[in-house]
Amino acid sequence: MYLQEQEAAPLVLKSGACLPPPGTGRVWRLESGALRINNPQALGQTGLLSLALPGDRIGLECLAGLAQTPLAYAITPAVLIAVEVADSEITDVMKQAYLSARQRCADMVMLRTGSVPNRVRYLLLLLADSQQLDQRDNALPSLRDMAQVVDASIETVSRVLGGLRQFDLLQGRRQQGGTVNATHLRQFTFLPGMTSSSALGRSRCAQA
Amino acid sequence: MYLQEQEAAPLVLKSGACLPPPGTGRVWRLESGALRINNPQALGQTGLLSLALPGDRIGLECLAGLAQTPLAYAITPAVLIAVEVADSEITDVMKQAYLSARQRCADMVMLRTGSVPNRVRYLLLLLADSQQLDQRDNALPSLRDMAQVVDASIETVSRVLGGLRQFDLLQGRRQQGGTVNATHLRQFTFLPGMTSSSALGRSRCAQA
DNA sequence: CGCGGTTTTGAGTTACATCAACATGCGTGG
DNA sequence: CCACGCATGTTGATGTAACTCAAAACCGCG
Repeated sequence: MYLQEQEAAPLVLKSGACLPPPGTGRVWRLESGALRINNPQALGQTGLLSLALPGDRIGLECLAGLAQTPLAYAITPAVLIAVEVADSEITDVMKQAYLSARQRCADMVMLRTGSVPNRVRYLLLLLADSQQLDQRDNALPSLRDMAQVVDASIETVSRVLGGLRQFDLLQGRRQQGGTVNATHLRQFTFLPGMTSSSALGRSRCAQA
Repeated sequence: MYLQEQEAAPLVLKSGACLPPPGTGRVWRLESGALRINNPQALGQTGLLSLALPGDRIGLECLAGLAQTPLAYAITPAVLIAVEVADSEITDVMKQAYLSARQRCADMVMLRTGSVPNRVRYLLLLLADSQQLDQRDNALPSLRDMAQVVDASIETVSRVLGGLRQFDLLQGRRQQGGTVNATHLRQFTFLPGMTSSSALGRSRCAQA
C-alpha cells in the first residue's frame, strides 16, 4: 500500500491463454505482448471490445465501479504484473487509464478503417511499436485473432501477409512468428489495385 | 466550485457545428444529440476518433494531462452545458469518464463490425437509445456523417436506409430527419441476401 | 506415424465502392 | 415571386475487393 509498482511475480501468458481470475478484482499492468479484451456475454459475435497493449492497466473496471471485469485473452505471448493501487493514487491511475482508453478507441477505429491491407498494416505497426526493446522478438497473433481484430476473413489476412512478405516488409511467418520491418512498413501505403488478394495474383504474374 | 452541475447557459449546436473553443480547457457535458470526436491533425483521413453521446463529458483530456482537446462536431442538433469540476470530484469524474470511454470504444467496434446494414442499424439504435425522452424527436445525422462513422460510402448508407424504410423501420427521411422504429429495429436482423444494395433491387422486383 | 490446429492457395460469388446522372430541398439575390 | 446555385439525398450500371467454399501443405505433438 505504499509504492505499488513492484508486486507479486509476473504472470506469463502464452498466446491464447486467458487472464486467470476473471471475476477477481485484481488489477494488472501489461508489461509486454498484446491482449484482446472480450465481452463476456458475446452473443454469437466475436465479442471483441478492445485491445490492450503494454502499459495498459487491466481490470480497472471494478475500481471504477463496475461489477465484472471483461475477459482478456493473450493474442501474443504476454507478461503482466499485478499492481496494488493505493487510494492516494487512484486519481492519477484513472487519468492514465482514461487517456489510454481513448487511445485504444482511436486504435480500434483505425483497425477498422479502409481496406483490409491497410488495417492489417496498422495492426502490425501497433504491435511492432509496442515491443519496446528487441525488434527481433517476433511474435505475431494467429491469423484467426488478426482476422477478428481487423474484421476480415482469415484467408484475406493470409493473403495480405503474403503480399507484405513479397515486399520484404515481413519475414518468415510460420506458425505465429514473423518479423515486421516496421520502419519500411510505416512509410508504405497500399496503392489501390495492388491490394490484397488481387495483388498476389498480379504481382506473381508480373514477376514470372 | 461547489456543486458543479448547473452552470452557465446551455450551448446549442446545430448539426455540423463545431464545439466553439477548440483550445480552451473548458469541460462540457453533452445533454442531448451526438458529436463526432475528431483528430485535429487528420492526415488525409476523416480523422474520426470516437462518438460522444448524451451524458459524456467533453474536454476532459486537459484535466487528465493532455495539452489539446480533440475537435468535436455535432452530427445531430446537440445541447451541451459547461461544467466546472471541483478538485474533490476529479476522481469520480475520471472514473465515469473512463467507463464511458470504454463503452464508446465498444460502440465504435460494433459500428465497424459486420455488414454495412448491420452497422447502420447499430448506429440508429445508438442514437435512438440516447434520446432519453421524446421518441418523435427525429434528427438523424447527414448521410455523409453516417457513412464516415460506419466507414461506408454515402450511396450504400442511402440504400440501407431505403431498405429500412421499406420495412417501416424508418419513416420520412428528407434532409436529416427521420423517425426510427427502435423497438422493431432492435429485433430485426439483416439476413444475408436481403442486405444492402442488392436487397433493394430484389425486394422491389418481388413486390412488382 | 497419424492426428488436430494453423496457414496457404485457388476458383467462384457477392457486397460494396465507384462513377455518373438525377431529384430534392433550401437559401440568396435579382 | 421565380431563377439560380449549392448541399444533400436517390438511383442505376459497372468493377472490384473481399468473402465463401474447398482442398491442400505445413507444423507440432502424443
